Amino acid sequence: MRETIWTRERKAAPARETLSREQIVATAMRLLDAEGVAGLSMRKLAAKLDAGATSLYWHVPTKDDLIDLLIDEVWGEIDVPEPDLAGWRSGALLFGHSLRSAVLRHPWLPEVMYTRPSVGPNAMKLGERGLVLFGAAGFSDQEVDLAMGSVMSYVLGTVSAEVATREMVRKSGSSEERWVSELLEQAEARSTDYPAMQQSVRRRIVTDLDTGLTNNFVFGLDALLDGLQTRVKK
Amino acid sequence: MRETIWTRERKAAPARETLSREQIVATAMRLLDAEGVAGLSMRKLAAKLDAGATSLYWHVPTKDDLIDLLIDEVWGEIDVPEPDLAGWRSGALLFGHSLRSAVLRHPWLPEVMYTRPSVGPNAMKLGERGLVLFGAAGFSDQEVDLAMGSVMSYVLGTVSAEVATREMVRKSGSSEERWVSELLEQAEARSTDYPAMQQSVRRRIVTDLDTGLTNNFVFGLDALLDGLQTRVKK
DNA sequence: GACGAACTCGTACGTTGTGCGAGTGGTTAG
DNA sequence: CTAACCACTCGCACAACGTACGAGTTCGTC
Repeated sequence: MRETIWTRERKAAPARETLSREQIVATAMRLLDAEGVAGLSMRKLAAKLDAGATSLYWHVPTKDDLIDLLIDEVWGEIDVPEPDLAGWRSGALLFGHSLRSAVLRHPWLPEVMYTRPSVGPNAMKLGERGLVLFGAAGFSDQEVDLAMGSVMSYVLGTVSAEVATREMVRKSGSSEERWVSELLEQAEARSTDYPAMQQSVRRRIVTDLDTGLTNNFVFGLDALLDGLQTRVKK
Repeated sequence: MRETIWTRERKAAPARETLSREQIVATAMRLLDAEGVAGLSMRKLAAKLDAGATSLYWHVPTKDDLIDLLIDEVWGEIDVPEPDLAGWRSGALLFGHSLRSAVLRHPWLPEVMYTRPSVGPNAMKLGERGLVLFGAAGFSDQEVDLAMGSVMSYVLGTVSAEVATREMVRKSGSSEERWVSELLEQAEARSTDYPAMQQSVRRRIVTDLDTGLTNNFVFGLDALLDGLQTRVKK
């Protein structure tokens, strides 16, 4: 009888049970998301994989390189719509929101992304699709770059600040409302000389943190897109 | 919420020739500007002050607190014009440029600023003056916060990315043109599948790095301010 | 059974932030 | 003049880190 897939025993793939770069990256991602940059060490990561610390170095050259892989992984999670499926304006909005929520899912990103260039495959794909989207909007050749860069910078800048405050809340251990009210209290005590600041802090508390931050994000993104709209060539 | 370094009061008078917090901050600033975050260690800093490493800890509780002081020092360097001296639009432009150049002077800032809240005295002053400036523009009460936040986020986001590429050039050791052309070469090799990226990279080289980055910054800031302009209540 | 490739990992080195406690010089009270 | 006290300095030590090194183990292939 002829041998079938089922009778043939597996041989090619697994030599023995072994670490893999994918596995390392995935585990590191979980660790990083949960504990932040300070919580990721090669020893801890190895322990989570039931491996010796230095075993990782066979699969990944250095810790920095590992972080590069993780960053590119995040870029891979971001949607950039095709230009024909939506107008550029709503496409850009969608892109912005997708970028924001990816960073919120991986709040360690701002801490590391500004120290290295992003040239991984997912970063390239993201850039390509973004340029296509903005290109279809009718920007002039040079302005495609500028427009897309502005949007990315705005989004990353805003969400970086957003993540910073969210992490403060998380690390404080206390509840969100409690933290906000303590912030207010401290700011009021400190800022008697700064009436505008004081009002601002007070104003910020009428809604909960999450919708406040979202409004913040949307307001500026809308304004920026309005400004960009006037720059498309007719 | 954790107590920050500004809420704790300082002890009293010095007696003999002694280290001082100001001196430590100033020296740390120079070290950080010159060598970046990785180049600042308590031991190196102490050595520059001809002191023992642990002596610093009498003047500054932890390294993180020291960095908080340094960040606030940077906020203190930023100009925010009075609203009556210029229209809000040119005032906001001036503010944006001042913020940008401060970060360019202290390129380590993006690496650390997103990991902590800014509540030092200079941050407060900066916020206050900013709110006054934007308030005079005629934004509604809630939108003052939003508008100023958008501008800050855009500027910080843009300049953070800018600093990242500038630092890449600096650390590469080679000349600027050489670095740019190497980047191009690498990108072309890598991005045959990504025609829009490739064009974009090619386009970016027609001017030198510095004016390219400046144009980049100005373009987005102008667009954002245009968008905000339409939101001031009449 | 021998060989080489593909991995694993214990040990070790240098560097980091910082707690601890002993020391030192200056001012002040008795 | 001595003693107490404060403001300050600093050597030592520890735990944690990234990672170089080289010896060890498990394979598939002759």
